Amino acid sequence: MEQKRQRMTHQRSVILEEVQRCQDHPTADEVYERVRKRLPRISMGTVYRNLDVLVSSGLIRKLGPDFPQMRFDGDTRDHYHMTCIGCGCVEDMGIPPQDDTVSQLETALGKLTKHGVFGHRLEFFGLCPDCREKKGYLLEEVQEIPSSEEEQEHGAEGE
Amino acid sequence: MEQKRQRMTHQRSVILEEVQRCQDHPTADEVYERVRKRLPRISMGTVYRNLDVLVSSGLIRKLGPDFPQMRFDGDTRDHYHMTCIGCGCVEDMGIPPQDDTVSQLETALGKLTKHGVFGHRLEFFGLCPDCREKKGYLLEEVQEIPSSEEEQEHGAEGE
DNA sequence: CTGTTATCAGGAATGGTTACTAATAATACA
DNA sequence: TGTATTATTAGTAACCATTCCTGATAACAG
Repeated sequence: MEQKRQRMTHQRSVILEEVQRCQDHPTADEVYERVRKRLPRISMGTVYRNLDVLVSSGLIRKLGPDFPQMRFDGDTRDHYHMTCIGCGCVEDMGIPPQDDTVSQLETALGKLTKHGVFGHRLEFFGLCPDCREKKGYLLEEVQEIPSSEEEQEHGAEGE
Repeated sequence: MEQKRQRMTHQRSVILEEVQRCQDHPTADEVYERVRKRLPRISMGTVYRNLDVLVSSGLIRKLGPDFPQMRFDGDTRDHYHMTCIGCGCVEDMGIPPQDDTVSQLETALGKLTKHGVFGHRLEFFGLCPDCREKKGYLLEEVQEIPSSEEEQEHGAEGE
């Protein structure tokens, strides 16, 4: 099994640049839109393929899908994210990672169970400044977070 | 506001029973398979709809998709999960939640940033006993997973 | 019982992501 | 430099989890 040598194509480098450039955490779709301004003929498949390649070479990161779409991050340094349950955007939290607390927990888990634990993911949920302002938002409903939009006929009127 | 009165249909209660019964964390698909043994004519749409209903009434929980499919949990008590990067299964970690550490962090984030933070999700990644045994597994491949915090040392070639 | 209507089965539609293919272009090296 | 090799591309079709739509069914209130 020899690994195939990667080529740095124009498309690939443009995709990388665009992901690294943006402050937000774009979906593949958004990357496509940005890249398309520079390479109008690029195809969605190319974007997906290259995002994967870039992720596995460690040049960008992949953020798990809390809202249905996958998101990517050009900043590969460890940092916390918060997903806004209002609009689904993902923002960086401006405080350095205090991995020690969770890492201790991780280690504890590794010892206490028969599983091999060697990684974790910690994400926060809340409201971005925008959503927070726009509406007081029903803080009641918030508890449901786990990863889906409860925008149903649940209860949007006055209580 | 008034919510529409829910009916406890046969299908719904069977679905609930099956989710509560199983120790693992079934995907909608798996729930469908189980339920189908008792209700051969049930449809996938019904399963999805009812899982959603049960989630929003708090009778079961929804686990975010780390592997592409959504998973559900009949045990609504707080507890940790580990997703196996080998086979994608999700298992409970047998240690009680020590939320205080992370909650402190959550509070800190709420104060330090202009975001409203009121929830978090902490998941672990590793290998289930099965996968651990079957193969030493190529620990290299670990980096392919969503985005863990540890294990990110190695750089270039993926595959 | 009976009427209202939430829920159902079945199937079609959606939307994000992957897979396939012939054509193209990035590298190795002659 | 030119040429061969082959990773990568654009375009498009397929995929698959999930959601939506419809007329029919059945839960529950009265």
